[in-house]
Amino acid sequence: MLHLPSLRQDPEAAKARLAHRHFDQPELLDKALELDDRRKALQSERDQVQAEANATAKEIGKLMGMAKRDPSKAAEAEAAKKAAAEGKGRVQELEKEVEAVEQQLEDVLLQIPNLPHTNVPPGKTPEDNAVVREGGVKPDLTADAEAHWDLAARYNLIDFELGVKLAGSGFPVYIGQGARLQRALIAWFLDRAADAGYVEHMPSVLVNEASARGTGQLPDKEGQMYGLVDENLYLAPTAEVPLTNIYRDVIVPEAELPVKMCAYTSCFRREAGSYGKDVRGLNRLHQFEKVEIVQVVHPERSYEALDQMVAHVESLVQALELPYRILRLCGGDMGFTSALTYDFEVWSGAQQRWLEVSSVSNFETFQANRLKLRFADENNKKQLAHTLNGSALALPRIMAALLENNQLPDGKGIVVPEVLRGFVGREVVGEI
RNA sequence: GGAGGAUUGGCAGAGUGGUCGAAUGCGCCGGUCUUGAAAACCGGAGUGCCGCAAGGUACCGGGGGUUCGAAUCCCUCAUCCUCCGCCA
Repeated sequence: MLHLPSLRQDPEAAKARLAHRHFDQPELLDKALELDDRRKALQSERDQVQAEANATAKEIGKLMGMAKRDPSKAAEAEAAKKAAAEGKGRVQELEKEVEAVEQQLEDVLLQIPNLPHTNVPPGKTPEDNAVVREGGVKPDLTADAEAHWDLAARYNLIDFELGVKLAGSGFPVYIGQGARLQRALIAWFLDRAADAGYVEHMPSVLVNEASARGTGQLPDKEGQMYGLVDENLYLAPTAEVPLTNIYRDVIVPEAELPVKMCAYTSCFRREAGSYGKDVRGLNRLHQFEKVEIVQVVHPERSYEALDQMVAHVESLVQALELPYRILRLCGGDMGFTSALTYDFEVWSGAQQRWLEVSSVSNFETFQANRLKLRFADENNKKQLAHTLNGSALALPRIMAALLENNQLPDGKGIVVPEVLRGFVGREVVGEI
């Protein structure tokens, strides 16, 4: 949610920025400012009427006190009560009006996305994303190289049909060395994050409504989350939700910044939609594993932090020896809450396509405003902090790329990247 | 799941219808004293919103209600504690 006081300084500039993400309702900004003006006026009036009522009540209190000693004052007190009772409805009326306007204002603000950073490339579609960097070497596979779903079946690493039996499509079951490889990736990602100073957390995967609201999953994206029918709880679509919400309604001492956290969790996404080759195998799932990194930082250092996070993720794909590229998302492809996002994609050798494995974003104050996440500066003034997060990394597509790129011909198995061998306990999986 | 008790400022803890945004203690910040520190003493200090300011207003777990007036009474939800039941 945009911070209105900042917006007020230069609404036209804000509109110009929003045009970069092809936001088609710039008039909502004006509407928000108008509603805010109305809110202020109503509140002033409400406060004033309330002040009068409070003063009257105090007077009555005094009279009642006097009446205890001097019964002749009792009648006066009763008269004052009656008079006060008559004027009573006014405060409530105004109060209702204030609440109504506040609600309207929030409804409008919820529809306005974050302002894109000046570095965001123009453009509407994924084709317009800017390739920042490429690295690694695409594997030279033989013509009969298999896609990861065939490899998974051949070596009995992942059973997709079994997942259908247990839960539904998009809930694969990892088995034997496949499960071990998952666990290896999780452990290795967590260790790297810890090395980089992110404090490991194991949060709940179920979150309440306030948390889902805090990071922006509610009210709009309700359909993307699984919810529990009777409990008013949601399955977190990413560890970003529980991690970031740790700082909901918190004033952090400036000295504690930056806050760096990481967590491994299962992630749950409904993403009801298409079927076909784009979502085959591990390409798109309802439940997947992910290690997430989150930072809460001083506003002046958030882009530094973003670069740092990108460098961290890059070091991971490099160490796994996966061909990768880093994209700076264009205005049209960026998430609603982000100011600047970098996506990481790895090359999936047999599918011959790039797969998104990480998204690293700076939200500036957009999340913090909703969360009421602030820090106290040197003058003890409260300011909104900046929040960032990124996947480091999401497992399924990393697994897909590893299986495909590292496959040996003639059914000889999959080569385990060197950094994972200690966790997996072998150099090749799938061999008999 | 059943029965009972609780939720007040950073922490502890008073307050059960009126001058209570809230005693007191600890902790914290500033000062006096001291070579320095401790002790002692003096002073300061919550958050949001409205306002140029003075000031106003709201907040005693959340929401709703009663009342001229609610931390205090009522309803409801959440959380915690004790006991019982169940359970990894």
